[in-house]
This record gives sequence, structure tokens and C-alpha cells, in this order.
Amino acid sequence: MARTKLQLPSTRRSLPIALMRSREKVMAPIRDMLRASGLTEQQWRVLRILSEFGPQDLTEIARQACLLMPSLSRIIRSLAQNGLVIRASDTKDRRRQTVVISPAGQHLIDDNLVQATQIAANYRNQLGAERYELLLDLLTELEQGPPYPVKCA
Amino acid sequence: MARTKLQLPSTRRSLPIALMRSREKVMAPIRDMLRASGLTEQQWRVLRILSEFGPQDLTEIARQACLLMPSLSRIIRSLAQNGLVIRASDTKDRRRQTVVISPAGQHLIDDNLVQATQIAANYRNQLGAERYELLLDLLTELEQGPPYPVKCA
DNA sequence: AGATTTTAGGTAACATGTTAACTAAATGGA
DNA sequence: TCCATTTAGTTAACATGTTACCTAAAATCT
Repeated sequence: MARTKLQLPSTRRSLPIALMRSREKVMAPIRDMLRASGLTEQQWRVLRILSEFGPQDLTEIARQACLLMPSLSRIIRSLAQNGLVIRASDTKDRRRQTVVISPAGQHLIDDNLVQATQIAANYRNQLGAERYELLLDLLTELEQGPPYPVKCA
Repeated sequence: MARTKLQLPSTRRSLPIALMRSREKVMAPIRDMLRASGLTEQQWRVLRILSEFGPQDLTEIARQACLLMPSLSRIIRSLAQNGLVIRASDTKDRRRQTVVISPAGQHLIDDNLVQATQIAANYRNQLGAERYELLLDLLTELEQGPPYPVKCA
């Protein structure tokens, strides 16, 4: 057990604020890219999940995209209205519905994935591959640590 | 220049998502603490800034708390209605207004700061002091890097 | 001084975050 | 079988995030 001095944490050098600011920085160019397609960051995340892992029910999408169910419920409704996803009710469990990405939705993904990949690669280069991987490891360790129940695995 | 293979990034091992998830994890116990005081995470951040750095105008608070002006405008209005901050218009520049934390606001800070400090120390211990500092350094480097104009310094 | 530009702050409109409450369907006993 | 519990998803209400637009005051230029 390391010694804990309990010094008052300044709002500078605050982990939550640092996480927020770096995320803002990383997402800025991606948001700019998506605006041209009329997609929000969260809608993009949902489409990417559906494209990468195939049809899923809402609960599973929420877990993977790190969204709360009320938000996802609205997002799926909007995406369905715009023809980017299709809902199908499950025959075995009539509470559940499976969401599938539509051809139009997949087209949006295809249009933007190359540029998104390039943006991600830029940040990787900025830190260097080793430090980038180290950062991801530290974040994962922080997220999976003990103190609290995980909200979005 | 490191080689850039441009491999398709999975939504697993995505930096933006990792940043979001770890922030959720870190903030969860703090939000739980604040709920007892009827404060949101953002209101808490504004009060802490005012408590730590003294009276400031809205633009400066927004910069320090990493909030956009429209959000801050609403938050300050709400805090003022609840008597936690006081607005005073600047005599030199009549566009500007200086915000001061009230005794009631400072009381809320005092009530929660010890526990907040303990929560922060827990995460520091979880990673270990060196890895914790390393994480903060990497996040700072990511935020201050070249690609895009900084939104909240 | 007078016109233009910049800055501080606000409002509007829409999307998401967050908690609580709710419905319907499935599940697990007694 | 009947009842209690759990689970999938929705809705409501309020706060914030985000972009666009707006006003007034200051700063700048000529």
C-alpha cells in the first residue's frame, strides 16, 4: 500500500478534467468530419458497432457503444427514421428487438472510415506507438479497476 | 516519422471510447457523492474553480472548467438562483461580469472536498503513483499536441 | 469622430446525459 | 399454476453538449 498523503487536488492536474480535455481534443476532428454527413458522434458510434459486430439488440449496443439505454432508445429511433438502421422484433423473446445496419447506413460508414482511420493514426504518431499503447493500457486498467461497478463494459 | 500501417481500428482499443469509459469510471463515485448535495458534476467543477482561483468572469471560468459558454451561462444562472454564487458587473468593461462564490457555495465545497480528495487518492493508489503521473502526462501531451486548435486550455 | 471589427455574454434549437418511473414479457420459485 | 422477481425497452423531466445566431460594448482603423 503506497503512502497516501491526501494533498488537496488542484483542478489543474485533475484526472477527470484531464480525461475530458484530451477526449475533446481527440474527438474534435472526428466531429468535424461527421458534421458533413449529418451524423453525431454517438450515431456514428452506434453505426460502427453494428457494422463491425453485426445485428444486435439494444442492450448489447448500449454496452458496446457506452451509451445509456434512454439515450440509445432515442438514437435508434432517429437512425431508423432516417433509414440508416432497421429494427426487427425477436420471435423467441418478444421484449427484444434486433437492430441491423441498412445499406444506406453501411454506405455512410464506408464513406468516412478511411478518414477516421487516418485521424486515429495521426494521434498514434503524435504520441508514438509505444506511448500510445501504454496510454490505452493505463486507461483500460483504470476502467477495469476495483472501486466501482463497471457501467459500460 | 513512424510507419503508419493504417489498420482498421476496432471499436475495441479505440482511444476516444477508452477515454470516455475511464472517465465514466472515475466520475461515478464523485457523482454519487455530489448527488447528496444536489450538485451536478459541472456545477461542482465551477464552484471548485471559483473556490480555488477566486472571482472571475464567465469566459475565464468556461476556459478553466472546460465548459462551453452556453452551458456555463445556464449553470451560473442556476447557481445564482440557488445562492451559491454572486454575479457583479464590471465597472470598467460593462460587457463583463465577475462571479464570486458565496458563503453557502464555499460551505458546499468544504463539506465535500475531503471525500473528493479521498476518492482521487484511491485512483492514484490503484494505478500506483508513478503510473498515475505518467497517465496524466500522456493525457496532457495528447491534449496539447499539434493537430487541432485547443478548445479548452 | 465615424465605421468596422472584435469580444463578452446570451438565446434558440436540437441531441445527448442522467435519474426515476413505467410497461410488457420472461423467469424462477412455492 | 400462481405469484414474485427479473429483464428489455420506453418515456418523462431536467441538465448539459453543441452549433448557430444575436446584442451590446469595447477596441481598432481611417
